[in-house]
Amino acid sequence: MTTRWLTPDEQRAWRAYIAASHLLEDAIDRQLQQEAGMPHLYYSILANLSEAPERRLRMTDLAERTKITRSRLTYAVGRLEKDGAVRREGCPTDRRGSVAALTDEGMTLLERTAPGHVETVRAALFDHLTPEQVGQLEEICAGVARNLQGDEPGTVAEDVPWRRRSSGPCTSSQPQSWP
Amino acid sequence: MTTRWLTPDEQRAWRAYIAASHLLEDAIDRQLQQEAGMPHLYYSILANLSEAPERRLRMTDLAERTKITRSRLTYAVGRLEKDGAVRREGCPTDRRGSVAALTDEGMTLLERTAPGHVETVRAALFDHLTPEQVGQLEEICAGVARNLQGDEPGTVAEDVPWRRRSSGPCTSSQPQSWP
DNA sequence: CGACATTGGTTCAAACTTGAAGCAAACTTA
DNA sequence: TAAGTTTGCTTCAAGTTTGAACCAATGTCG
Repeated sequence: MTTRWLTPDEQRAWRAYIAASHLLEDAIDRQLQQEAGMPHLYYSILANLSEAPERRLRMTDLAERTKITRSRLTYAVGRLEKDGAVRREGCPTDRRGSVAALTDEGMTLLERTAPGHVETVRAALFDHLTPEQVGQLEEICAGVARNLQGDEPGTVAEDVPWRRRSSGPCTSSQPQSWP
Repeated sequence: MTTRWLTPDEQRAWRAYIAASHLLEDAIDRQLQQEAGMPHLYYSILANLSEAPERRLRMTDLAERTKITRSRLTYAVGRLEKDGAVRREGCPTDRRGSVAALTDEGMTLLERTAPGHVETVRAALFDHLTPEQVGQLEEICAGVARNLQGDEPGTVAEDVPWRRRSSGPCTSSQPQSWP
């Protein structure tokens, strides 16, 4: 079977993508490392937790949302726990499971760090994109993600104890979801 | 100064991008690791070398093309050298410098590996993109890269010894540049 | 109930990445 | 041309990631 090589257009797009993604991740990691002492992934973990009901998430759940392996997450949460930003709790309904909970300290760290992070994301990406391009990017990426992450149906959120409706006090003018 | 948070559109695009880039890199790394025993970055290094005149590139040059740090490159080339895919040579015109040269063995590895890699890139990305989207992606990424990597003017290729015009025998129906 | 496969997480060693030093060969300039 | 700076690359330690076990708690059947 003869290989279908990339067309020149695809080739250019692919190269540009590789370059951009490397540069982007680097820029963001650097900024976050300096101002928050943690890489992008760790920030994402905090951000994801902050949005979850009760600011708690099962490990596997968290791994799925951040698109990383469970083992990578175990390490990351271990580090964040050492930093006091996250606390591990046993899951009451499944004794195998464990739940990562964002501490107040972690929430504070997130709040303190978010502005600088958004600023970087803007400067690196969105400030140079037209609204149409934002839409195009979202469309493209959503398609890729859908295609790649097996097409499991979305897990329905059950009303387990640590996942009650309540949502906590939504302080001041912060965004409801963190970049 | 009040932070300009991301708009809902931007937020969605950003999340989608993060997810897609994680999934994409994972898929490609996994495939390459299995079939070539090396991660994507290492493949890219070989690909870049294969396109260079004489299949040789100064370390810094190579680092710039692949968008990685010199220290990361040093390690990577060290590994590739151990594998026999690359050989390090001293630079005749600058005794500080060293030149990475793709060996025949490395070239063979690349040729053997490329088809599976392209196939993965296609399956993961391009097969789900319209031609317009390919163009959009390229445009967006090129913009980001341009914006991020300082705006140094392109280095002019000098005619140093190991960079003579010649281009070598271009075997068969292989692409001139590797995905 | 009692095998057996599955799921949720962690652990471990090996590989990789980071960023700060370090070293030596250019380059600059007084 | 000696002193001081920059450039090219490597080294080193600390941190992170990977993937293959591994362990314990569920689930599933017969």
